[in-house]
Amino acid sequence: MPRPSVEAQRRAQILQATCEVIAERGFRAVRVADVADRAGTSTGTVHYYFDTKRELIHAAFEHNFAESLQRRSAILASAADPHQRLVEFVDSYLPTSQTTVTAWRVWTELWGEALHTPGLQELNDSVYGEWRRVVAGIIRDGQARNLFRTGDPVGYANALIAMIDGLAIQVLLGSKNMTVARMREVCHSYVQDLLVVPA
Amino acid sequence: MPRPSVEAQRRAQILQATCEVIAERGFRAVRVADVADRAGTSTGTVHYYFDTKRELIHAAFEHNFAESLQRRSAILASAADPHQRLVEFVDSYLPTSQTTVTAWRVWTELWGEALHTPGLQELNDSVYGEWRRVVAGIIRDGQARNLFRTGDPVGYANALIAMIDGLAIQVLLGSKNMTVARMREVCHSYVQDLLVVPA
Amino acid sequence: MPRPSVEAQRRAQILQATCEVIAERGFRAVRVADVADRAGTSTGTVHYYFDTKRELIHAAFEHNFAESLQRRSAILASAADPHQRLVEFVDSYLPTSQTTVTAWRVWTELWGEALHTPGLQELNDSVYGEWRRVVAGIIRDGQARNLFRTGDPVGYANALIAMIDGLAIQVLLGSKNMTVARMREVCHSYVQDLLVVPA
Amino acid sequence: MPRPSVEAQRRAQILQATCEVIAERGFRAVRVADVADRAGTSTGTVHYYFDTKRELIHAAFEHNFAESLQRRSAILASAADPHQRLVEFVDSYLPTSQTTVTAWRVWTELWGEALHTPGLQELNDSVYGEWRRVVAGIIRDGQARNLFRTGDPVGYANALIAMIDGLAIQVLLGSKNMTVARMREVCHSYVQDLLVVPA
DNA sequence: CATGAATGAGGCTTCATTCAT
DNA sequence: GATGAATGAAGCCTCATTCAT
Repeated sequence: MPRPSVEAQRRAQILQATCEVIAERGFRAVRVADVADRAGTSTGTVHYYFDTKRELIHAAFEHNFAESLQRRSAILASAADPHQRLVEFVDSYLPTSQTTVTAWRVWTELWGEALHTPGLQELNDSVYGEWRRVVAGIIRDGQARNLFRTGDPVGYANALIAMIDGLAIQVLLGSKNMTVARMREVCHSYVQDLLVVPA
Repeated sequence: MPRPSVEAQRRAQILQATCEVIAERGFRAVRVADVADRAGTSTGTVHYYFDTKRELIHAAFEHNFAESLQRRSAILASAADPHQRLVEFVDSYLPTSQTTVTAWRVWTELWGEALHTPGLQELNDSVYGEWRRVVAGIIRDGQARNLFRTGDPVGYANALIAMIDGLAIQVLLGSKNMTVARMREVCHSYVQDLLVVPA
Repeated sequence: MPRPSVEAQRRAQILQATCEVIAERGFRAVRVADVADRAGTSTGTVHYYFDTKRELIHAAFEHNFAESLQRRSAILASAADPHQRLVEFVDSYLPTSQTTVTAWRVWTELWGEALHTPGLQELNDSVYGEWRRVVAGIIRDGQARNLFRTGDPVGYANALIAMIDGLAIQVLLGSKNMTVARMREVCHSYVQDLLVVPA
Repeated sequence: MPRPSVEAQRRAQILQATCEVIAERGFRAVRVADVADRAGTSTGTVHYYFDTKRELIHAAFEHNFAESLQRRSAILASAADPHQRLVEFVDSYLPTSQTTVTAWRVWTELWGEALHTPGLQELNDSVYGEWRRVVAGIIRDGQARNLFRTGDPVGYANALIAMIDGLAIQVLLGSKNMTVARMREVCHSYVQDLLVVPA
């Protein structure tokens, strides 16, 4: 008797394991056997769910994004004022918790791989399109309420998102000069400067 | 009679080839044989100069940075006004020429690898320290001349550099929404906002 | 369903092949590929059972000893008189059959390797301890029955065993002056001299 | 101006280095580069004197034997009584000094290699022929003086030499049960038993 | 005579993938 | 559905040998 739920669970379990192994060992060092070990199963089973390693990795990247988005759903659906929401959005990307760090690491690994994999480039583009829409939406909302100064909301969004990515990289690499605290300061300053009357 | 210059040349030749191959095939797909082919020698020769592949890659990353810095030496030594120099600095990082694109690709590959290699983290940190110093210096200079508004110059530098990194990633990944032109706009806007009286 | 017996069989099969190849090609010339060919499998399979070549070789040496000991089990368990058993023991080491020659060759290769491998030294020591015990036991038995003359049984055992090794080397090397027949004579003479009343 | 003595010196120097490296690293681990390092020269120079590695190794084995024989010349030419000379001969083979240990190690490595190299088998055979002649001569001399009991002198020589080889192997392998002291005892006992009237 | 940079064939080892159970 | 033994292609690295200087 086929039990679809079992399959779905197994799939998620394997993808989660894959993300963890990518974050720990690094993309290039991931072996199917590692994933199997981490997921508590066998290489045979991994290949039962994913034909090739490439497919597995790709699915893991998508999984990483989906989980990431879901963790922000509360913020995105919030009714708080735009400034507050923007700050919360930024803070949710600070690599503080283990979960966030893992997600960032996976994402960083993706960039290197995506340079040579059109499929991953599309994934990246759609994800960033999503984020850009969300952030630009919040800014536009703030401008409508006369909270934020004028200027291209999409340009501001691009700047903020890029800044977060660039800073996160340095934090992830354990830079002695770029800590989570400094990352927060830099981002908050940028958001602050968007206000019509800085607090 | 040993000719030291030959050795140094050969080394540089191999490192250049390594950077090119990393940029083309991606870090994880680099084979020593590829490097040898590109450099016009044999795998034996590559290993004559670099004991292991890891050592080769690490040296290539350092080479990539050294070359990158040298290409900016003119800007850094320039006597132009701070605003002008900051714009030139930003523009020099736009992934337009083949050389710049290659350097960016190598750098992007480094991030993924550095997550798991302390030696590369140190390299990254020292390089970003250098850039931070340079940019903060320019900003401080502009503030002294009353061109730039007040505020922590290091914070501004961190924001600008991170923004460049984050935007470059998206451009390199061939994002349909983030082109070189948009990247330039976003960066220039940020620099513009630093001016006391925006042009 | 895993079949443990299959694994054990495969292991023994590979070890047997390894001993044969060592005896034929010599220790230093053994290639994992040779072993695989001889065992009728692939190099991948050899490495599935033995992580490294060193481990494989070591296990082969142990295998060689275990098999060797088992071939003497009848003699060791025999109830014949001590003189008879000692002669049989000596004769069992004459490099006459293919099996014995192979075992001797493997053992000779081990000596060279063991000079630089503590693990093999321990193996050698435990094996010779075993032989010394057995031979000394037979001699002590003979002395108790007044067949053999007095004197340190362990000393006699050491002399006899060393003599067998030294002679076997010369025979194995195809010496024109040391044939199996002469080896037998020399050993039998020594045993003869142990008798209270030489026959 | 060619200086033959320089060449001869260099040759000896390289051969000595080769023996030392064989004794230290083991035959299979010897690299031409190691020999060059030890001899304080370059691989190019080693190959200037020896066309191939095989030739180098073979010459080193011969060198090892020649040196070994020369160290015994005093004993062989001695006018002492046969018993005394036999004991001295045995003692000269006890692996006590560094020089003797090195020579034994090289010799042990030779056995393994000679199994598969006819040229080395011939070398071994001629060397053992020499030793057999010497020892048998001493024994025959002792018998003529009524010191040693009757019996085939060549047989006794073979037994003694083989015993020395077999015991030396165990000592070299660092056996806990076979020390230099025990080796001496065993050999001396055998020689003692050759006397007509044991002391 | 001597050097050591360069070569490239060859061997060990890894690991994604398959398939019989 | 799941397993893991088996495979073999592929890659890193070693090292004897050559040759221009």
